[in-house]
Amino acid sequence: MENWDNFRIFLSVTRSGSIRGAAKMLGITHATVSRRIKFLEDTLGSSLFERKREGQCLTPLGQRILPLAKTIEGGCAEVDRLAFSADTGLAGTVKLSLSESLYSGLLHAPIDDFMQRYPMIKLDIIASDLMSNLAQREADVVIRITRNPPDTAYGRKVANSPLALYTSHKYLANRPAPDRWIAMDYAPARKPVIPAQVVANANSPTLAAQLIRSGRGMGLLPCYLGDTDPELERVSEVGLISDMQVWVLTHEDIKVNPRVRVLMDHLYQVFEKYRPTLEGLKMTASV
Amino acid sequence: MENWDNFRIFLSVTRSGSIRGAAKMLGITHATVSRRIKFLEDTLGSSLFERKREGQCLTPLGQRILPLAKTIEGGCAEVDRLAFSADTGLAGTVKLSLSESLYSGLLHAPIDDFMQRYPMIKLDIIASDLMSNLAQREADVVIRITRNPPDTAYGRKVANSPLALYTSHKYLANRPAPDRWIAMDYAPARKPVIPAQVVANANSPTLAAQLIRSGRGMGLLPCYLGDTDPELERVSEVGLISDMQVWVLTHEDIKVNPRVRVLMDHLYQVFEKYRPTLEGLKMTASV
DNA sequence: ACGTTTTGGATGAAATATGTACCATGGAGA
DNA sequence: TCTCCATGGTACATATTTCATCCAAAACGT
Repeated sequence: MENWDNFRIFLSVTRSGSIRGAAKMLGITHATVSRRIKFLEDTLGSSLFERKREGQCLTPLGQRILPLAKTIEGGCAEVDRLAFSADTGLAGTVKLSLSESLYSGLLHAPIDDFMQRYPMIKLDIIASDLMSNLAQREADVVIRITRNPPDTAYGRKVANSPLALYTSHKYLANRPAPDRWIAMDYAPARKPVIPAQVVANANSPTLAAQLIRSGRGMGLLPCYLGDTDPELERVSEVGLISDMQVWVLTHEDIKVNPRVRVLMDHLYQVFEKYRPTLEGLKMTASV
Repeated sequence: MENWDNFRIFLSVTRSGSIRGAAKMLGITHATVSRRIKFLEDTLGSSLFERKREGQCLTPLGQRILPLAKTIEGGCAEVDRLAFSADTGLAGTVKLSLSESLYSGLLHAPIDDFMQRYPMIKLDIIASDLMSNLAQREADVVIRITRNPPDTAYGRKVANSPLALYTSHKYLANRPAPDRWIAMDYAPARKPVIPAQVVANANSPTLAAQLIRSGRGMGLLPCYLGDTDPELERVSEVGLISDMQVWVLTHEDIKVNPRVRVLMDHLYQVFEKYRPTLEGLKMTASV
């Protein structure tokens, strides 16, 4: 084999479905991607993609190669993790992934605190609702709000994250009948839990919170968002609705890295302290 | 991971034990190998080798990475084989590996014949006593003379290759007592089978044949070598000694390739015809 | 102890890979 | 039908990598 690195490009093309898309993912130009794929095809002696209207389509050979390329990728990723775990210094970088809403709603201050406590650790904060891929080391530590606790990763459940019904003071001052309902469809679609007319659908909790804040209606929000927002008010007509769990996770391979260790320990302590807030037991924000 | 191709260089260094050795294996300069290894070490954040007197020595991290690099290599090799098997054209290249002695002693003519019959197939002939690595596609088809028939590869045993006792006309004309013995130590060490004094040790059958040919003594040779050499004469004092088997082999993945097919079929026929010679049943050479 | 050989590192020159244009094509939407 | 946008291919200028060397250090054989 001529150049193993071309499998990286190959995988990007299969995932993005286009040369240009792969180039964007990889941070290089489409000309390079095109040449590299052509080079790979030349050394293999057969083409791997067919240029179709709906994008780059794998040939039969390409399909047979795909799982092998993923194996190769997996090997490279594991090397990455091993090297990271072998890096025993406290100085360096850790990548933390968490949802934007959790960061702005609750964890902004504790994370600031961590950065002050460990100034030699550079914290890369990745605000992403999509779960970052721990295996590929897109993130070293993730705070995941989920219903399905993962069994492959290493870490623990740090809290429940129930929903409650919220609205704004403005809305309550002039409450219409029937109620206006702000739905969240990013989670499994939720219907109003009280008689109400759906007026909006938000695909993220922060967006839903903003809609509710502006007085457009009421809706279910995670308690950590609703309770920490001074403009929102919990509506007592419905109680807490058990929904998600909060997990702090890392990859088995890198759990021994000291930076991962201190970050996770810090997060465990943080969630110990904030668990009442997350679980909706403490109505006042403790920012 | 920055550049997956560096694992290829990494593996070469582990195998050759030195930067320069790896460079020679890879056909590039040692400066490049040095820079690539340094680059890999930089991206991983830890060193992989230690410069020791006995060469490049793997660090603990390097040792942990080694099996992963081999996994990656295995994936690349399998891609290679898949692509080769998907290459359904009769025109192209096939790599055939066989021992130098078998080629010059017996198979020179039949292989010429094959090249004439299939002029569109380019035959890469690799004369090597070391078994070429089928998995890595160092060879597509190998003729292996062995005692341990492999079970992973695809192919069949085409003949036995017994030993017999040979000497030269010259030697017989003035036969000393006790006899002079030319030993072959490339195989499991062989002692004289008749009372004789060991005068030489050859580490290859062709070398042993040359020594015997020059009248320095007598010794055991594969029949395909002894019987086809007009200057040698079989000594009837001992009969045939069962020794090796001849196998024609390819990799499971590429057995469907048409060029591999026709080459193997051709070789099967060739050995069908030459089996008496190989097995020492036909005293006159049939070159 | 000496020269010889092999090792790995450093540095201008050459070769290769990449980026930046530009182009033609083909849908999607007006 | 038209434009508009995105796609992939190609040519040339630019960056980067690799090569050919020279160098110092260490190991080996004499």
